[in-house]
Amino acid sequence: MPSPTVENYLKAMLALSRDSGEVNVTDLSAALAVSKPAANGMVKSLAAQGLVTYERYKPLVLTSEGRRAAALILRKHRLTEMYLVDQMGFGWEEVHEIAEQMEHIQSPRFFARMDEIMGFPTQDPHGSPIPDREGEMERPDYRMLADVLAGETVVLRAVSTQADELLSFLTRKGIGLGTELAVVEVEAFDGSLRVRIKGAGVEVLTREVGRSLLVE
Amino acid sequence: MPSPTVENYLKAMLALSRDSGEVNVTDLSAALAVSKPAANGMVKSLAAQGLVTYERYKPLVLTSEGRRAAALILRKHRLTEMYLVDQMGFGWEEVHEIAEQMEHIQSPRFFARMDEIMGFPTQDPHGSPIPDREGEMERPDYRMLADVLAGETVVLRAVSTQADELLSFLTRKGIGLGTELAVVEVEAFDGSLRVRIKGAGVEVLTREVGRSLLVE
DNA sequence: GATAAATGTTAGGTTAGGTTAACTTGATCA
DNA sequence: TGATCAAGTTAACCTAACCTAACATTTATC
Repeated sequence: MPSPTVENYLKAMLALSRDSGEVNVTDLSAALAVSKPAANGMVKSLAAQGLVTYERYKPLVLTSEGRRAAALILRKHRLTEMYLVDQMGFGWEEVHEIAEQMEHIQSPRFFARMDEIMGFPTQDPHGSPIPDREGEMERPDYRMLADVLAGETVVLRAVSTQADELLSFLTRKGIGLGTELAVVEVEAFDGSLRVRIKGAGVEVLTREVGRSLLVE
Repeated sequence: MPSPTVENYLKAMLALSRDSGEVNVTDLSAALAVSKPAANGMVKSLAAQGLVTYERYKPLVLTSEGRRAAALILRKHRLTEMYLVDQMGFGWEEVHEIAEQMEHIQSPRFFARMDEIMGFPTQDPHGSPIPDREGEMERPDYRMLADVLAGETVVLRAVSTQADELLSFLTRKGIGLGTELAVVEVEAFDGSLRVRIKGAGVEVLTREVGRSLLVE
C-alpha cells in the first residue's frame, strides 16, 4: 500500500511528464513544495519499487506500472471532483482541495459506486479526462485560447488550472464549459485578449488566463 | 492541524472513556494496536497540547478541548457512515472502513453539505448518535439484549459493533434497526438467547452477540 | 574548449511515530 | 506486611519523510 506521500509523488510526476515522459528532479520538488534532496531521495525509493526508472543525473521516467498507479490516483481525484459538483452541489472552484484528500482513500467499491451513480462520466468538472479503470485516458488536443487569432470564435472545452480564484472569476464573467467565446482583438504588446462572451459581455483576459482556457 | 494519528488517539480515548472519563494506557494501546510505550509517548504529547490531563501512573482523562475534538471526529465518521448508506446505497456492514478514512478529511463545507443533504440526521446507520457541531451528543441508555429476560419483547435500537461479519449476519437473519425481538428462552449455562424475530424465524444468538444489540 | 550556471547528489541532522527490552510503581492478596 | 503481578515508564533504537550545506555533474555560454 503506497503512502499518500508516495501517491502524491507519482501524481506529480504524471502531471509533469506531458510530452516525452521525462521529468526532472527540480520541477518535481517544486511541484510538491519540498527540497530537491527530498525529491531525489523519494525518487530512488520509487525506483527501488519499480515505479520509476532512475539513473544518476538522467531525467526521470515513470515505468508503465508507475504511470498506471498515478493514473488511478488521478482517476479517484477526478471522479471525486465530478461527484462533488454533480451530486453534492459544489462549485467547480471548491472541489480541488477536497478531492486532493479523497484521492488517497483506499476503497475500490467507494469509487466504483460514485462512478456508477454518475453514469460513468469521462470528464471532470474542469473538462479534464477521467482515466478509466485501467488507467488509460484520452488526451484531446484542444488549443489554448491564447493562441486563437482575432476574429475566430471558439468553444471552451476545459480549464487547465486548479486555482480557485481563476475559476470563480470565470464564473462571475459568465464563462463555463461549453461557453462560446469570440476573440475580438489581441493586444500586440502583451498578448491580452478582448473576448466577447456569448450570453454575457465583452471582457479582457490576460495572456496568462488565455493559456489556461482550452478551446475548440 | 492534528495529524490523522493524533485524531485516532483522541477518538479511541473518547470511545474508551465510557463512564468515569478515565482511560488507561494499556487499553488505549490495545485499541490502536500499538505498543504501550507508543501510546504512552503520544499521550504525553497530547497532554503538552492541552488535549489530555496526564500525571505519571494516573489514569488518563481527555480535557474538555480534547473531548470536543474527539467528538467532532466521531461526528465526521458517523455523518459519513449515514451518507454512504442513505445516499450511496452501501450496506451498514460496508461503511465503517470507508468512514474510518473519510473522518480525517479537513473540509467543514464538505461535511456541512453532507449533513444538509441528509436533512441533519441524529443517528448513524447503526443507531449510534451523531455528535452535533459543538461536539455534544445524546447518550440514550438502551439495554443490552443479553440482559433481557425470557418472555420480554423489545425493539432493536442500535448495534454496538463495527464487525462487518456480525452486521451481515444480522441482515441475513432479518434483523435491523427497529426490528421487534421476542426473547423466548435464555439458556442458563452460557446465556445464549433464543429469539423470535418479527417477520422472520426464531434464532439462537450467543450472549456475546446479545451484548452488541441495544434494545428498548 | 573553458568556465559559469543550473541541475543533481551526498552527507548529516530533525521530527513523528513506531518497536523491544528492561525497569519502576501501584494494586492485590496470602 | 510483604511478595507478586499488572500497569506504566524509560531507554535505546528504527523508519519515513523532511531539511540545509556542501559537493559533483551536466548544460549553456562566450
